[in-house]
Amino acid sequence: MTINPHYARIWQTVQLIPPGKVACYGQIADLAGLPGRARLVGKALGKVPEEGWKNQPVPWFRVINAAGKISFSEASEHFIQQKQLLQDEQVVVLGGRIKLKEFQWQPDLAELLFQLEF
DNA sequence: TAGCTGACTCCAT
DNA sequence: AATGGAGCCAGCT
Repeated sequence: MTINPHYARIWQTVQLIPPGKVACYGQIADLAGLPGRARLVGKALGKVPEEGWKNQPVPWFRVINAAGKISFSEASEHFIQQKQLLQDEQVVVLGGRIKLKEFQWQPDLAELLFQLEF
């Protein structure tokens, strides 16, 4: 199966989210140059290679929805895992919710563009 | 090719 | 804050 070039672009963008911060699907889509494709980001994260991408891990767990919540149902294993990984890096998760005002990644655009060139 | 589906968003209530 | 509905778009069958 061929890798959708959009997926690679999305993974690469997600790798720029610093530890302790989160971004939402739509935000990643925008930064990756794919405005309006938040759902594609979800698809791409579901296909992150086990071994990471370009020898770097893809921190899929730092991506949540625009409501500031984890997008899995609270009962699921995925939810438990994502919550745990976030809390491991000091992100406060209460009832699946994260305070975007406090934890949302706000990248410097110039720096971001520079990094994505490579 | 046509539908279906969803790790989404926005807006009204 | 929670819920429901419409809009959205591309991957997948």
